[in-house]
Amino acid sequence: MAEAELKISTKGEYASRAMLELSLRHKEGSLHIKAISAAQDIPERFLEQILLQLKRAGYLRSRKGPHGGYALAKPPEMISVAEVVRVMDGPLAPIDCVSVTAHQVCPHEDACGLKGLWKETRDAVAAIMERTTFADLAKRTLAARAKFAASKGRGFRRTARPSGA
Amino acid sequence: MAEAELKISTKGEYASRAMLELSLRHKEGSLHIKAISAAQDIPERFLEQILLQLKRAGYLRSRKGPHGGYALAKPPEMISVAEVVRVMDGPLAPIDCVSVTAHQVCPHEDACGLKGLWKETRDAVAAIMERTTFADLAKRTLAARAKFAASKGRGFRRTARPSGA
DNA sequence: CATGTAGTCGACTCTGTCAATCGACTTTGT
DNA sequence: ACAAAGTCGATTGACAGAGTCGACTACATG
Repeated sequence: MAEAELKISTKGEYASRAMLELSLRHKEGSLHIKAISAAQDIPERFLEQILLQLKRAGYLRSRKGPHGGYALAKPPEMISVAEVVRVMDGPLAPIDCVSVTAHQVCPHEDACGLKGLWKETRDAVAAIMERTTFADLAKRTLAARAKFAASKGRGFRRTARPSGA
Repeated sequence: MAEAELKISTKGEYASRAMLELSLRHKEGSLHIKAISAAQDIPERFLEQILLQLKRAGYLRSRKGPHGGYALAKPPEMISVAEVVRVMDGPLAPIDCVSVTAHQVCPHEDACGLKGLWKETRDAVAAIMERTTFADLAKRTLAARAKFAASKGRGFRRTARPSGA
C-alpha cells in the first residue's frame, strides 16, 4: 500500500521549490544552479535537468559562462503553480477520462457515475493551483519566515545561507 | 513524462466502481465476484483481492457457498468515497509533510512556503471525497443512465454509410 | 456426507515510472 | 585559448503498481 493517492512527483515539487527560490531572490538577477540547489536542498544534477525543462517551456532564461545562471523569464506574479507543475508532470487529472488536455474515451460512459466525482476533484485542485502564483508563494514564505524568526527568539541568527557577497 | 500528477490508483478506482455496483444493486442481496467483475469490467482475480481488503476493513460482508457473494456491510449512505479510497491507497496528501495521518517533519519548515498550498489542495480533495457517499454516486449514475437511454432511444442509429436505402 | 461452488490467502512476476547520475559538448568571459 | 559555467541526452537502479497463480478452506444443497 502506498502512502498517498494524491501525489505530486518530486520533480514537480522540486520545480516548484526552485521557482519559489528564484522568485524570492528575483532582485539578485540570475542564480546558479548551485545556489538554488543549496538553498532548497535539491540534488544538483537533478535540478539541472528540471531547470532545463522549465527553460524550454519558457519560464526561465539562462546565461552561460562566468556570472551566468538562471532567472525567471517573467515576473513571479505571471506564473502560476499549475503551469509549472504541468510542465513537469503533464496534465492533471485524477483519472484519464477526465483530463482536459489528454482525454480518451471512457469505456463505461453511462455506467461510470464516478466520472463526475473525479472531475469535481480535478477542478478543485486545478482551481487552487491555477490561481496561486509564485508571487503569492514568495509573499507567504516571507511572512512565514518572519513569524518563525520572531517566535524563535531575538538574537537568533536565521537560517544559515551559503551566500557569498 | 507521466500524464497526471493527481493520481488515483487503479485499485482505488476499481474499489470505488465495485462499491458503486454493490450500491446500485443493494436490493439484490449479495453479488458474486463474477457479477461485479463483469458489470464493471474489472479483472476477476484482481477484484477478488480488492474486495477482500474492503471486507477486512469492515465495509463488506461475504457469504460462501452457492448463493454466496459480497454485500455492503452498511447502507450506501453511510460510506464515503474517501473511506474506500483510503483503505486501498492509504492516507491522502499531495506530499508527505502535509498528511494528516502520516506526517513527518519537513526539513524546510520555514523555507517551504509551498506547504500551505499543498495542504490547501489536500483539504479540497478530501472535503469532496469525504462528503460524497456511495448513495450519492448511485443516484447520479441512475440519473446519467436514464438520460443516456433517452437520448439513444429515439431517432435511428447514425449512418456512416455513403448511401443508405 | 459428498461435492461442486465460492471465498480466502499469500506469494510471485512483470512492467513501467521515477529519481538520480554521468560524460561529453558548447558557450562565455578574461 | 583556457577555464568556468551551462546544456544536453542517454543511462541506470530501485521500487511501486497492476495483475496473476495455485492451493487451501468453508459452505449449502442433493
